Amino acid sequence: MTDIKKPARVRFAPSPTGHMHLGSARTALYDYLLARQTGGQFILRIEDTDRKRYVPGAEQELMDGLRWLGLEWDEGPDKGGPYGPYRQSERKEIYLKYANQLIESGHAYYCFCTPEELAKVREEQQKRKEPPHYPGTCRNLDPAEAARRVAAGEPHVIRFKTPKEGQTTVKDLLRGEITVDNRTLDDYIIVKSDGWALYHLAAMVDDFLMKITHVIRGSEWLPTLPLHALIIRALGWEEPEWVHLSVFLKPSGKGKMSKREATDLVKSGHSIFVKDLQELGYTPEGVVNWVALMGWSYDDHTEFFTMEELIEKFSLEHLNPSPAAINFTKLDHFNGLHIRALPLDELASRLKVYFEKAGLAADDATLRKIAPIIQERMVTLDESVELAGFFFRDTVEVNPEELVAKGLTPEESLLAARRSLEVLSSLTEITPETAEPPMRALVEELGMKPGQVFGILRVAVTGQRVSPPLFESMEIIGREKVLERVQLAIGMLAEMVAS
RNA sequence: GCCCCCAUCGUCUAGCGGCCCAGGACGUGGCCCUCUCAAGGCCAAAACAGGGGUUCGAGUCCCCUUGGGGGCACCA
Repeated sequence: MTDIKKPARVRFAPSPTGHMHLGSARTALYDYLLARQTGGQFILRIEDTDRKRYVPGAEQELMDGLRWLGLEWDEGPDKGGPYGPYRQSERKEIYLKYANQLIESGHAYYCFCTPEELAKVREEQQKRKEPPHYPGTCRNLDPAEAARRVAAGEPHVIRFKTPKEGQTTVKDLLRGEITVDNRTLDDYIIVKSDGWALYHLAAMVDDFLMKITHVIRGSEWLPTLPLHALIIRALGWEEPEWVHLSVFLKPSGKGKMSKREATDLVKSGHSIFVKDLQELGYTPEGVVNWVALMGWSYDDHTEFFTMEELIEKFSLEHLNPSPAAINFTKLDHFNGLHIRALPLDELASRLKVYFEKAGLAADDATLRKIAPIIQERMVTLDESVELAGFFFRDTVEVNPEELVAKGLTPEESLLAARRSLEVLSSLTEITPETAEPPMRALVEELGMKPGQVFGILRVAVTGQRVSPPLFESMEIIGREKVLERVQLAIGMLAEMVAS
């Protein structure tokens, strides 16, 4: 273990093809933590060489998601940096330059096979139960002849000339050395017929030129890791440290989540998309804490982490290589924890948007008063609306039946309400301090249970069976409205008794 | 089919040869607190996939089996 770590340059390199999901969020988080911890740089690079898959708006959503999570980058497409451009679609010529270098050094070659021909070959290979692979038709074409055909404008791609003999060994930080027989590797295409480089080339070139020290990416890249190492070596460069993160499995643990499953999930109040999580009332603190612990751990008992603590304590050594099932129940737990850890002013201001979305005009002063009494009652921020929406409504809707307390008759409930009104109206101000003692005395006098009498008032004043603490709520609602609502409830009860 | 990776409670995990008849957390069950709901406190049930080695000693190292996951595109 080295105590003094060299500044790491790490990159988060998503392709703008859809919504940012948890897997990306975790990769970006680890990138960020490593960069901040070592005093290095966190770089955002957009891998958009495939124009067909480009989704407008995806890049913006990516950046919004990262910022929401608190992962601000040092270099990126929107802010530049010394190694730009940071969008691969703006680096086409750079990749071509290195592809040509590979051709000149004999590590790559032009291939004129058409997709149709290759599809046919693949089909036959499948039939013979062989692994699909490039048959090598153009591998040994005379380079001069190939160059002539290219110059003549014949459609072509560029393939990497993978050695047929020997083995390649690469070191992954979590798994140690990984060795494969080169014959199991294919002559992968590195430049398409439209002139755009593929990931295998583009990412390697960029990582080198951008001086990336650690490549943290998903384990779906493990099978092509030897290829990447071969390309880097053929270019005469040093490999970065390789860190392949395990994949996330669906909650059942049975495989990756499909697109369909991911979409359906939202209906249950959960989602694997960062954008949804935000709308569902999750906090970035909660999401970060949760996601950090899926594949990484600090010790045998610490689980609550702020971003600052993660920066301090994160270590690549404690990464776990095995796949992890997503556990949303645990996200709920962490979110609750972080909501409770929020300063009240902060909580209050974050709540506002959820009330507004529900059409409620939530003023800052009231919000600030509500915050402390609902803080420990929420799993997600949006729950504040159903819990405390009544604070912002002029009237409450009361179900008369709910005014009858459990174990009491309507007559008894009516009596309790009337006597309560007497007590409450005798006060010049209703607060927990002024109202609770006389109300408890009343409960005793009536020979009822606190839950019964307070329950009647709760429904009368809030319209809900479940609410924040009664007297605290009354104080916020204010004496006038409280008396008015209790009066209304008495009317309802009286009507019930009469009929 | 071929290649690669992984394997501790239901789930996330601690464990890097003796400190482990395996610790924490979520969830679950029970109790306490209590004006509802929460929060909080206490307690409980719950795991080293199987088989061979190596070693004085294996959850920890090696091999095999089994299981799971990922990959095999002119996607990333």
